Amino acid sequence: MPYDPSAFPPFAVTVDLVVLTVRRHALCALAVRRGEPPFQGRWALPGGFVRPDEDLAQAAARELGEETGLCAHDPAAPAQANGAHLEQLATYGDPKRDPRMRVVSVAHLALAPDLPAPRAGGDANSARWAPVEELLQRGGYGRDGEQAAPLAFDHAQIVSDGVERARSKIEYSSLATAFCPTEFTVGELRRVYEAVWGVALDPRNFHRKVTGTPGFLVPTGGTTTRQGGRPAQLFRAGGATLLNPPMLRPEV
Amino acid sequence: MPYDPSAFPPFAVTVDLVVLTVRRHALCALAVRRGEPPFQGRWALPGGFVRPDEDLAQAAARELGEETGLCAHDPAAPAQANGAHLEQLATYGDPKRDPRMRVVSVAHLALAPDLPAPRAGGDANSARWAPVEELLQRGGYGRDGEQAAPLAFDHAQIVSDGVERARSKIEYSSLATAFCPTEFTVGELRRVYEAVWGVALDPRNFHRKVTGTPGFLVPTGGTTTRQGGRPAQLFRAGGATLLNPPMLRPEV
DNA sequence: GATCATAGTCGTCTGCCTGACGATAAACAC
DNA sequence: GTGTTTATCGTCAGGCAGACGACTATGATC
Repeated sequence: MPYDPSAFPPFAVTVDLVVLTVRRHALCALAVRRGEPPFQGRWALPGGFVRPDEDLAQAAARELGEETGLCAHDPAAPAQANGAHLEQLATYGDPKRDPRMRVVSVAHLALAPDLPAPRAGGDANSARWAPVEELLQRGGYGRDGEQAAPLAFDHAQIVSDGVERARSKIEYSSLATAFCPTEFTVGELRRVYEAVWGVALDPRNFHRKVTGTPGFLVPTGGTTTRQGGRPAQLFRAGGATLLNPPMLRPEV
Repeated sequence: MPYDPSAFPPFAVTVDLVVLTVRRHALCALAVRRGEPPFQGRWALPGGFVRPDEDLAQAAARELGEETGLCAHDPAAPAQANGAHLEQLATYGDPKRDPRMRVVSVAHLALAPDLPAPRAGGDANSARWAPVEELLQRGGYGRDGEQAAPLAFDHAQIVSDGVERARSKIEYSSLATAFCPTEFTVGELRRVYEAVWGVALDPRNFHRKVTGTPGFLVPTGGTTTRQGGRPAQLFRAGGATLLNPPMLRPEV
């Protein structure tokens, strides 16, 4: 195995982002419209080249900020001031995934609360939150009746992997709180789980479970009545990152 | 975000391998001695450049074959004929991780049964199975009394991530069987778990658990007495890849 | 050959967690 | 007030895991 750095094959390295949020009870991903070939006019994941002096995580955080205005918070820092969770997802390097040249893309997964409206260069028509169902389904129709063409490149696969990662990770970590604003109710957290997993959960058992898991939730003392009905306690995310025992999603 | 493929920054892309096995009740990783600067003479992970027409998984499988003679089996194929489990681990791209140039390394994790003896270009002194404890510990001593210098590059971090992935993945998947030969006993499987997790498990509860989990183990009908004591039933890995319920490792 | 050591396998018991679901509480709409 | 909605507390039965006793089948040792 000769290791000759002067004769390395030429690669381009990019980061692509699967930015997930929960809107109107549905798990949505950020999609941007491609302005140039290949796949011109098609929806794709936000992303771009890694700069020569940039770490992969830095590049992903920069792209996230450019596309959404969110700032990724360090996983070590529990504070979550309008910051999204950001983690590396996987790397995609099929030689033919980009018809122009050899591009290796390091995909990242971001989980964000609902608040931000998409913006990409100020052009509202070139970025949108698309329900992941719609992005992954065999040619469904978009919200505007617009035919949903498949995502560009191998981005459908990347979205699929990102969604599966998110679905599995909220089982054994407290990451579901990344979809919630700083303060939230148990009901709002439950609706996050329901949207991400696509199932209905028993509100009573869910309440018992999350309030009984040490370090998951910290009551702030306040209450709210955002959803109608009896006012609910407000909570913040606790310090725990790993849930023990985990929140297993119902089978079948 | 302009996307100009003709002006991409120059990157080299490599694959590095964390090849894990269980030898003498210890979790070991394959290490090779570097023959050239930087880090000449230091231990490192096996790996090499991704070739221009190669997928990342192909490159990893090729390197695995070159270093160990193992052939990675497709995850879809349940047969495991002297093949190791191979999966992508994570990608490391710190601008300064290689002093010579910008190298992005897509690390892969391989889990193999004990059988193979290390070989790297026929030089027995340039490859070895090192207990991961030794590779990660604060400068311990190797088996020969040789001072264990830290691994080259960021390979200690990669090994650490790979070990953690393996530890966590045998909890909820049947991957522990990848450390075993085609036919194995419940006791051998238990010793795998004990070595990977570094804990002692109750033989009776372990037996009940693994034989009771549907799809995990398939009895072959044979028995063996490899370990002394009463002969044990032989099993093969069952078709299930995800264990339900999982084998949670004891806390603390 | 009797005894011992070693490993494997089957049971039992208890506590904890979960899913199913009844009941109560506190808001809003009419 | 009545009905609706959401939140929260309680109860109960079943399942699973940890602790551990008991028995089995081999090789080693006396």
